[in-house]
Amino acid sequence: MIITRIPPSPTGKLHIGTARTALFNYLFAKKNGGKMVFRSEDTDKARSTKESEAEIMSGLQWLGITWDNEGEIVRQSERAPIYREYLEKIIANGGAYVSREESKNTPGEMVEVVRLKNPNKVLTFNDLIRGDITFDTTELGDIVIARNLDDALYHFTVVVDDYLMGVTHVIRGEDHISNTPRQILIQEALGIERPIYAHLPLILAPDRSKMSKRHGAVSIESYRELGYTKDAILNYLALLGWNPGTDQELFTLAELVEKFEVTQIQKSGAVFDIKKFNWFNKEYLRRMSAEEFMTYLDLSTAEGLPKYFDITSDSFTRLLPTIQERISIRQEAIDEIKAGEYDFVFVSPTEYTTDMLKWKNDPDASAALPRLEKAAELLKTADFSTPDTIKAALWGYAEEVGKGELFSPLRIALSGKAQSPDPFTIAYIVGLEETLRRIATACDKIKG
RNA sequence: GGCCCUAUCGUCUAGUGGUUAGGACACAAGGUUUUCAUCCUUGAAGCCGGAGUUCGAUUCUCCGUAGGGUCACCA
Repeated sequence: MIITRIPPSPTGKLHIGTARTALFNYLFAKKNGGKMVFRSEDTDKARSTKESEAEIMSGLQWLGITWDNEGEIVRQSERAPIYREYLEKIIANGGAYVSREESKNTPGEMVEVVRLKNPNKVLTFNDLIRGDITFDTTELGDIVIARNLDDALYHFTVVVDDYLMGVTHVIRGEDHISNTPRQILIQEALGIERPIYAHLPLILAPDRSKMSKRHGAVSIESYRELGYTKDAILNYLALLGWNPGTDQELFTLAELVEKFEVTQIQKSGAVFDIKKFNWFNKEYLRRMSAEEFMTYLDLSTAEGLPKYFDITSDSFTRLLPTIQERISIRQEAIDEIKAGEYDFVFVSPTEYTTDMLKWKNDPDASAALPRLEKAAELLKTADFSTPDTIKAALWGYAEEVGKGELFSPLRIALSGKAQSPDPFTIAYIVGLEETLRRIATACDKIKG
């Protein structure tokens, strides 16, 4: 049985890189009928927090990346007795020794740390993604594996836990390649079987360095807050460093499990491209039903919207499809609303100039006047149930006089802007009465 | 700096000892459209460099170069 693991260090929010590593471990395990176990690597008491652990776990669950621990998850902070047992064992068999020396953390103080007895040899391990990797462990020295018998350090706990949890495949970031020989040395000293390794390429910032806070948003939570859906996140992350070998780009989690192959994992780092990420999110947004999109947008939690922007109104509900086809992420909708893009829904436009109402050879917009009046006439008996039925009511007349001749001034009259959704959509959103009122206002404007 | 990893359009990538080196995002142009957005079409854009092997290298080897990772009593 294949067992992979996701062992985050609970020292912050769920990092995008951690999420991707978890995803790959999940995909590999599920694809092969195996399991993935979760382990909280909280041996650093100074930096680890319970809040962070909870956030990481809930973030992973939100994404749909689940683990298969029997019962509680494993916390290294609760396993000191186990590590002590193995420390005693490794010391007893000569693989490590207690060294009395000056503390590095508190200079001046003498402490007894446990150091691995380095056999100083050339060691080769196989990586599923990169092939054989060779190191000379001499340069590592006798690494410290525990501060004392009750305080084991990372390399030691990882080896012991992976062994005890039955981990068969260690799939982690490329930044762990150099840790691997140390851990193998510990395994050998303990007489533990070596797991199979696979080191994933790193997610890079646009400057090609390792993604970090200074590059902006790095937590899954921050992307979630901006309105990236879990489907888009999963999909984009999977394709950063992996490909299906086909032209398919859109995948559900289940499809990813089905198509996943380690052999298709890239060797080199992948730059995180927010533009492509946005494209994925937009694809998922446009696939939502009206109800799903309304739930997704949920502007009731958005701050700073203009007071007249009534999200409980019917007109707002009618506006939703227009927003849905335009945005990539929820935050864009909020920003656009704040910028007044959709003010026409609630505010009768009055600020526009007569000049804007004219179309081509119509110096003073006088030609627009009869057209608007005729449009108002037609609209009075139009079917307002959809933008299309409104369009149908005006179409014949528009073709007669020229579409631009009618629709351009009409759109300005309804939106007050040079750029806006089409007049049928606006008329549908604001309703017959308000539509006629706005046309009348425009006519008055032309008359002076 | 030592050690390790990596190298196809700007980005994510497919691919082959002989291909018009393919797709996607982004970008540009044109079309549809009253405008914006959408949509459709088209275009520009790439095999890091040098040797070697070979009839022939983007592909194989070596050397450079570049980028990245890592060098804790953190994980």
